Amino acid sequence: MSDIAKVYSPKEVEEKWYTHWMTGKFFRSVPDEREPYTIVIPPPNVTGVLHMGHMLNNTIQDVLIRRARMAGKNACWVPGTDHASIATEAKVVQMLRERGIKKSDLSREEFLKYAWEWKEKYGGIILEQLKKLGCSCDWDRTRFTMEEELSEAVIDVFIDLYNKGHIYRGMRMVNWDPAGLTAVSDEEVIHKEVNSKLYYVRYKIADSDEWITIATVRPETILGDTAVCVHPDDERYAHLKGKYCIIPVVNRKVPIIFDEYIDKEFGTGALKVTPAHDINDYNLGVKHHLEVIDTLTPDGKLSEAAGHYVGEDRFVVRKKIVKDLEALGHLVKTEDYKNKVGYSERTDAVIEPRLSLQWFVNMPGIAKPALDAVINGDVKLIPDKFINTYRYWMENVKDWCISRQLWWGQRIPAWYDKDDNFVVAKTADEAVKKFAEKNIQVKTNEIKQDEDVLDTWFSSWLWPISVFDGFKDPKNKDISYYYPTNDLVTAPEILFFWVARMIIAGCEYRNEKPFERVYLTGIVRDKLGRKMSKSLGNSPDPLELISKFGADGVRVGMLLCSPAGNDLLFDESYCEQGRNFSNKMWNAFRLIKSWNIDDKLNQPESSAKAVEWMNSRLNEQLQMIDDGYSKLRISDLLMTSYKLFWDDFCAWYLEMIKPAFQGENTVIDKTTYQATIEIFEKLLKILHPFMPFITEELWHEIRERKDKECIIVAEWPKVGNTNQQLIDKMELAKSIITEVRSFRNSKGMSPKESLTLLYKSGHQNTFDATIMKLANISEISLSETFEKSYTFLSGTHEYGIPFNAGIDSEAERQRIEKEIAYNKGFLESVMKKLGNQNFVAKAKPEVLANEEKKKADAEQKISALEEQLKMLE
RNA sequence: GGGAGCAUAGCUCAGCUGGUUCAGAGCAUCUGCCUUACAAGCAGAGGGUCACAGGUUCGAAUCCUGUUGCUCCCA
Repeated sequence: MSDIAKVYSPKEVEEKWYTHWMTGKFFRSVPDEREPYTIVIPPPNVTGVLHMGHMLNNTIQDVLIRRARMAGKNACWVPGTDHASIATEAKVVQMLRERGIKKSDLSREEFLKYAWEWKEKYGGIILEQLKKLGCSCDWDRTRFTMEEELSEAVIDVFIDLYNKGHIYRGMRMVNWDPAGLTAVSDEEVIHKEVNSKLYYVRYKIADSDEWITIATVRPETILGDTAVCVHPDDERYAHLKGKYCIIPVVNRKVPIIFDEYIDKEFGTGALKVTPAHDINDYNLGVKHHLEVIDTLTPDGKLSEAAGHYVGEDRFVVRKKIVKDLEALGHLVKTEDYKNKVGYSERTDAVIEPRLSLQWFVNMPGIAKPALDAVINGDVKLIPDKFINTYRYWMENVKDWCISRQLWWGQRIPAWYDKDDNFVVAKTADEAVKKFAEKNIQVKTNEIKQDEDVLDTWFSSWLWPISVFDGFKDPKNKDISYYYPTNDLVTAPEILFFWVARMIIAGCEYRNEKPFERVYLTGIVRDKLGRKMSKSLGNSPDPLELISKFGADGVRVGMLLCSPAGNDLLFDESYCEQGRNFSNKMWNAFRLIKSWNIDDKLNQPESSAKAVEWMNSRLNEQLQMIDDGYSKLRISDLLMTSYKLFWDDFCAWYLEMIKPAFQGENTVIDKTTYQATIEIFEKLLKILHPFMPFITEELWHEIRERKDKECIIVAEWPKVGNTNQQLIDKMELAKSIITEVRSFRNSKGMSPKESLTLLYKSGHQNTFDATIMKLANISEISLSETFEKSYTFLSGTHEYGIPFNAGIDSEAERQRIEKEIAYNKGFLESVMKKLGNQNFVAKAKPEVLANEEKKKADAEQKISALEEQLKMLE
């Protein structure tokens, strides 16, 4: 035994087996006659590095894929990354800056060359990290949303939706990211509550000595005001009908308008109207034909149109203008105020509502089938509490702004002539033809393509179809075989960003859902419940965790604390528990490996019983585990597997069959040894999806195998027969063993000191050998009375341990009396039920019978205990 | 402001259509053990008015109503 290390060290094992699986093409899937089981990875951002969310998410996917592969399915897990327009552009700009190059000095083509260079160099990091975690993706299928085929799909879909009338171009108020210099969709805006100030500013009424006071949190937009609005029923302002007021600083004369949109209670009941910089003001502007003055530049500075503070940042101007207003006598007062401000999901810049010309998808026009798919259960959301959220969003879905003022992404296939007429076409040549159809004669060099690219999610929503080339070739072998996929594992945060849109795309382009089930994981938080984030620095480095606890340990750790749909409060101690479990497995193996088979030995009856019991127990638990998979109760079934191995197999079974130690010469009979190996192998299989590395290692250590005979492709165990009676008998035996051990413990006796066990009647002797071995009992015998004994009940049966060293009879009396009192109390509650005519009349027969049994048991126990009490006298 | 969810042991959670001795698991804690597989371990033990207040019922952690606290989503 000395040649096997006492402690399991995962590092070499993990590298060895991952390489072996890769070279042996064990992750590879090609269509065949088997049933497919398919997962497409939620493509991580190409600029990303592995964080705890990925760890959780991908561990779950790998567990499902590995289990399916073993269960005989053709398991296919498609990996890849998305091109993340904004994030990648930021990275590339940074890289250029380090080389002393400005983006503005580059042409689009030059910039894209650098972008690809960056992607080739750094873009694959996260996928390499997934390998460290043990992910069994079919790497030959790795896709990237910007690669040629996938880009073509995006362009084709754009053109198709445009032709169907689902895509349009329009001037709208959009969410402008002044840091990213692009529009973003509603879903990419995060609203946060912030402490602001509410400024009360008075405007002079034109041709009068009167003032009107408005309240605003954004005084810097005053320069763009083109009206002041009050409620038509507001008596305070009724006399101002038809009047004008003067905007301070700029001294612009603007009308006072009346609209029921106004909340009389808010502020002063008078609202400054800035149509260029607020969506509600914009709507008012449209209704009342107000002038629109855009006082901001794309990067959030004051524009020429503002006339003042030109070129200064909006937040700097906010402070300055307040001072200036005060100096001019316009500032009435300032109040503290809490409001919600939108931030860019990508750059964290404060979003600026901005009027601009963008491309949109008319979502209500195409969302209906996708809503139905979830409502009627064709696509299942797990946990199902998300159905409501999904329904609400889909029923109120808004148009999707898909154009981005960036270069890294699929360029919008729209072409413009010099008069801003446009057509949508794949190439310039086709565009020319389309223009011709509109009776506009142009040459290819007279038109230019839209400068903008499409939202990254406009690529990702096609992912389950495009990874199988389902657009290019809708009837190809792969898409026909793998689509619809089975499970999607993702975070609830992107239910709308991504999941809902994928279902829409699936319904639109395949007339079929993209996946059967969506498993929504929780958000990984720290111990204090805070979301893990870079800025808080509260996220452990996943790779460090892996090197500390082993990939298997970390996987177990992640899953131990991850109930479906609930957030998980991560703590390293869970990984420690996972590592400890690996070590437990390792040592169980060491024990088995230390035995020598002796062909001449007969199997002891006790070992035969132990094997039968363990197999029963295994089958019983395996059934629960299979059930757990069907319901995606991952955390639960991990715990079931964990206890099956640690408690049943190690703590009980191995102790039951363990031969007496004889150094190098410890021997065991062949029958028991082989049975044990088989059980061990089954347990390894059950644990493989969670702990792929150590199980593969032990699988090969425990028995000689050929290169291809790996546990990763071993057959998932089938549920066999369970001998329930035997399990029940073992439970009784266990309780006796525990009682004896506890007795020894309380008396401070050494486990080495053997004892005699007496019983009166009804004792089950099936596991006597086990009781003798594990409780160190030298003799189990029938006895009429228990004199000078410690007594206890197992079930309703009485046992005694002769104990000559002097029983503390007073303590014993108290213990037994306490037990009698408990049982009497219990009996009383049962009798109360049985005495209740309502209960007897209304309760179900089996419930009634049960109460009768409880009564009989309690009575029997009480009489046994009372007899024991007498023995003490 | 609108909607959803959660509240069970020190921590993280399980408890399906009310009814077994139903109040559970893992971790942590405490006590005793270096018992030749494993101290990353073994044996044993303690620990909860199931958030609070009502109600329905023969019977409620479980169903209903309200209160409080927390979380998330949407505007």
